[in-house]
Amino acid sequence: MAVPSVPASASTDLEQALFTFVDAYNQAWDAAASDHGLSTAQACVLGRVEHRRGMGELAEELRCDASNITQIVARLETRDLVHREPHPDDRRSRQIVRTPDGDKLYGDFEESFELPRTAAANLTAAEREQLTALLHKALGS
Amino acid sequence: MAVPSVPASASTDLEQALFTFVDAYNQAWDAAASDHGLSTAQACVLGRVEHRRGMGELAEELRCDASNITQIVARLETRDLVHREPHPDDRRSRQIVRTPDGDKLYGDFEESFELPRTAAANLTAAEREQLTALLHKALGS
DNA sequence: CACGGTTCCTTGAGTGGATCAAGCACCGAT
DNA sequence: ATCGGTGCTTGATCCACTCAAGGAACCGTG
Repeated sequence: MAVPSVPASASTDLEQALFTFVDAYNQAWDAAASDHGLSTAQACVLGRVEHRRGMGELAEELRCDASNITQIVARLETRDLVHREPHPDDRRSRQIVRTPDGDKLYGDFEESFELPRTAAANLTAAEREQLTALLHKALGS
Repeated sequence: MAVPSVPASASTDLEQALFTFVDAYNQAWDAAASDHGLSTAQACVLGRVEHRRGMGELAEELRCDASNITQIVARLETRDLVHREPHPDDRRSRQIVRTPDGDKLYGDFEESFELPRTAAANLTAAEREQLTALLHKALGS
């Protein structure tokens, strides 16, 4: 599942289209992750530690409890995808970095997550700009 | 978390915008669900049983194992949001329907899932049509 | 310096979601 | 009547997520 979804009875064409797109995006992400032996959450974390990051920082970005991050990072660490090192200035804090294995795996993962690139390729340059603008406007941003 | 996500380093403006939108959508869905005491998956199933449905049908739609549906429906049933009844013609099969409580709760949930309506309201009629068309084209559909 | 409040992370317990392997009841066709 | 396939359930196992509690380190104050 791993996919939010709107009842088949979704009202307007736009709402249907939004749902369909979001569903496709989520599904593509999950598929790419599991093709590389990652859970959704693991791929998510792995993607965010390209540069050295603090755990708390991650928890905030991903809107979840710090203990959740601890756990996910621990699993990534047992597979040597990620490395936890002490913060130089603050010994409470620990920093996460991808290992070379992690870099490689994440690179492969990203490559197989084709949906955004395919979507872009299906549009002309003008349409891409238009879509970008409409999405921002839709969110009120 | 419950949110797929692209590294902060997402490449093009369009990819960023797509990600941001999907993230907002997912987040809004989860928030609406948890405001009503539902998990993402529960809201998802509850939304799909407005009319009597078979379990297998649901499993297929939601792309997950049948045993997963069994489990989720069981939890919904203990809260009297859903009711499992025998299929009239095939005694292996069971059909799920929302109870009145389930209807009410799902109605409230949907009402509080404002993102799609807000998004539509932020656009003119012409823009809504344009966005719908662009999303379809992006997915190649 | 010592204290006390705060921050950062971890641990442990508990709930749900997801998948897989087995199994039972039933259907349908031979 | 039997036998393969279907539809659902159970049990086991793993992971994500949350909450409560706690230890270690930081930082300001007196």
